[in-house]
Amino acid sequence: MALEDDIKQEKFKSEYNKMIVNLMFTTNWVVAKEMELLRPYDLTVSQYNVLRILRGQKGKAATINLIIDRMLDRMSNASRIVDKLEQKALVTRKRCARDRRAVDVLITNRGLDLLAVLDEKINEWEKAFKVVSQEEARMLNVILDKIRSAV
Amino acid sequence: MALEDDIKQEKFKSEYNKMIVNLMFTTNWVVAKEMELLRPYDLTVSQYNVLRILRGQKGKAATINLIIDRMLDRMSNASRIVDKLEQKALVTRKRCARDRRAVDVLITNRGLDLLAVLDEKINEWEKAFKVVSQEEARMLNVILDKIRSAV
DNA sequence: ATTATTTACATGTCGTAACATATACTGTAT
DNA sequence: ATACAGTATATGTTACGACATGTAAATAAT
Repeated sequence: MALEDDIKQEKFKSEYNKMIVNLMFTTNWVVAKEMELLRPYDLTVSQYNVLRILRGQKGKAATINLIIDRMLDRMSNASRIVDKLEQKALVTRKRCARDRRAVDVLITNRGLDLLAVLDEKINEWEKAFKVVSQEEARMLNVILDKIRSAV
Repeated sequence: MALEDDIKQEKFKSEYNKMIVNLMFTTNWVVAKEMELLRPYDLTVSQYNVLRILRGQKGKAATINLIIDRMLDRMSNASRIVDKLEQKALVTRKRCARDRRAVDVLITNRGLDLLAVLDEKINEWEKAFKVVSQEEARMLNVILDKIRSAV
């Protein structure tokens, strides 16, 4: 459905203005779908993203700072997200030997297993995005990168 | 800067996967900029959006339900956002005469004045988006609409 | 060596999102 | 008229995001 119908707005000030509103609206839409998908597994989107960052380390420990660097939403609180994941035994956390200010965060086998299950679910639903062609996805990425190059 | 550098990820599973991550990251980036811009005026992004919806009514009262329908983030709590705006005397709220379950929400002159000031600021910063061409903005809108057509 | 500065993370606080439930009212069926 | 379902909004609760501050350890300066 066109954005105008979705938010019942007749007309936008400009194509740029519509672009911004559309970005917000579509991203909210995607996040809502992801939340719905993760809910049965008692994971928030932030927790899921941190888990994936940890898996990406392939056995190497990650520090909290490394996690913050790679998070999509830099403002949120990595320490507390790791708290939650630790409570669920999806990650371990221990003082780093070399620098005792830092902590080594590692994904557990249980965490990896959960991600494996989720991968399937997420892959399944990401298939729906093929309504967008490969070429369109590429263009969208180029345009989004441009947007962020604006000050 | 390319997304890979921004979040320090070397490679994405697919162009589609990158597209989703890029959507999140770019939207967060835009929202952060907007928050920064609104902060001196003691408005949140949600409050700002609701004010604009009310202005769009051009003198007609809006109900809470109408506001919810038009909000970008449908999950948030329109009643409480209106509370905040009422406290700041930017809107008025009174029981609707015809249907006493409903409330009539109207933007005040003070609210309109504040929006007028903000319009200038927002227009100024939206100029930065002209790094994206008109045609690109149009394409992006088409692609985003397609994404939301996916189930 | 002592102190100051910086870094890495944790924690406290406040506001708000998310969700469930309650309250007040309207419309409808009997 | 009465009871019942449906609707519009408000409110209570819990968790989390945003931000400030605290604590401990490493590094630099004197």
